[in-house]
Amino acid sequence: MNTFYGEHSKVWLSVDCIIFGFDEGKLKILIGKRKMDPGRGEWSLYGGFVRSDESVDDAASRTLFELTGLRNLFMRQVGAFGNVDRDPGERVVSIAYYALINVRDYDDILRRAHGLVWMDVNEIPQLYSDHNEMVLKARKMMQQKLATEPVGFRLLPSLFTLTQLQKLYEAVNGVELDKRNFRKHVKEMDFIEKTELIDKTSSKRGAYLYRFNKRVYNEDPTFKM
Amino acid sequence: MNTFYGEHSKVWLSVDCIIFGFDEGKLKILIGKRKMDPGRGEWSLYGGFVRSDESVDDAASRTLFELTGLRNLFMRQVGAFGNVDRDPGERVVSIAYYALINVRDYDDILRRAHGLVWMDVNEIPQLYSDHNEMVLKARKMMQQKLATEPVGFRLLPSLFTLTQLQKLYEAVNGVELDKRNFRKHVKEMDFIEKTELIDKTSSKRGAYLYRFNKRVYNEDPTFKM
DNA sequence: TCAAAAGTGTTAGATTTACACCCATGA
DNA sequence: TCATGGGTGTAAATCTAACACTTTTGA
Repeated sequence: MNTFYGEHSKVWLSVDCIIFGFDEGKLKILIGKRKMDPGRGEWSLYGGFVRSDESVDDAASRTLFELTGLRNLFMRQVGAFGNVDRDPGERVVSIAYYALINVRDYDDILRRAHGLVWMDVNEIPQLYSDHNEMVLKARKMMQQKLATEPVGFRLLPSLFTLTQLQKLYEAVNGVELDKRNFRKHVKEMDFIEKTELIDKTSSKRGAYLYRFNKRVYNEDPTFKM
Repeated sequence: MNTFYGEHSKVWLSVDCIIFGFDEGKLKILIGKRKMDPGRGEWSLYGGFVRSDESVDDAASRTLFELTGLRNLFMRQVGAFGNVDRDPGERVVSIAYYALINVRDYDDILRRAHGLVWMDVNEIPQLYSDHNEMVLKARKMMQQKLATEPVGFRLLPSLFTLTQLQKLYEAVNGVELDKRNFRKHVKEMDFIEKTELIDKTSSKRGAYLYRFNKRVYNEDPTFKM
């Protein structure tokens, strides 16, 4: 409260992205091998620097867009990581963000162009600098978010089966759920709408496809999973 | 992933502190009128700049120590606030932290020396820049924390009555609780220990004083309020 | 003696959990 | 015809919420 700018030092600010996807019944994130020093060759999150003319949130949105070609992703700040020597080269403070994407929306060519792979969150190798810490915190926050808001749909196609939805909850929380209890629960949520469409890709009989109705949710945003 | 430092711009980094205290049955935070430009005279949180030789967390600890004379306060990061024009003077990104203190531990002389006052969280005036937003987020996070971890003791003297503890939960969550149900709940928690001491400051009959037993909690850290 | 806060149990209702079988279909 | 995943209901146990009176003591 009695300071002024001049006598203090400035730092570089970066953003790092934990991008969650759900595929093959598993929760995954995008990581790649660093292509520059410091840390060349180490597994790492995708990130970028904050520019002088953009907010930190905007820098994260831009970085996500560069990477995925997608805008308006569901994205939340994980927090600031600011150890003095977290970057071996310079003083860089990083703000981590997590985002949820439907892996089918994500162009696989673009993924490969960036040299990224989808890695099961339970099998994340050692990552560059403090990135493992970021992933851990992002997972906890995402889990918490999923338990209190219907954000799971961001990880699924717009039409999904109840089995897919259940597997998603199981993967995120690392638990097995009872099918009947889960479906009972879903029936209580008016914003999860059954369609007349049937998906036959995963069973002979076929399963009804459901969709998330945002309008219904906004009218009565009570949620309890 | 394909950037390097040089071409990017640096920013000033500050920390801002939301310091929660519990007094007169109310949840309060410390705020003061800014003593420098920009924003001179506006109500504001207490903050400081991050130095080049300290982590962001350390900067927050140091700032809290400067202000309160206390170390090892319970402190959590609220998040980074990084709008381009959030500081009217320069590009300053701020990392907000909240801390919990027992108002009796805090030297009132020191408080006045810093020109700060305890303000009821429900009566916070308009604050400088994005500080209201920080307070709001800190409150939510603190509420969530209190619901899942026994951190309320940080806001109370080491010996406290059950009525004090109940009032604390009521103030933080903005609800009234049933006395019998609350006490039933507390009895389940072995780490809240009854002493033989009696506090007579708030009733003629006197009320038993309790204490938080950290060791017992660490042995069985289950908690549900 | 009385005002004011401390302390104490029970019951109905709601929520959560556990659990097993039939259905539809394509191969 | 049979293997596979889809779909459905009930009952016991647990948890939550509502509720009122007695005790102690200093003024």
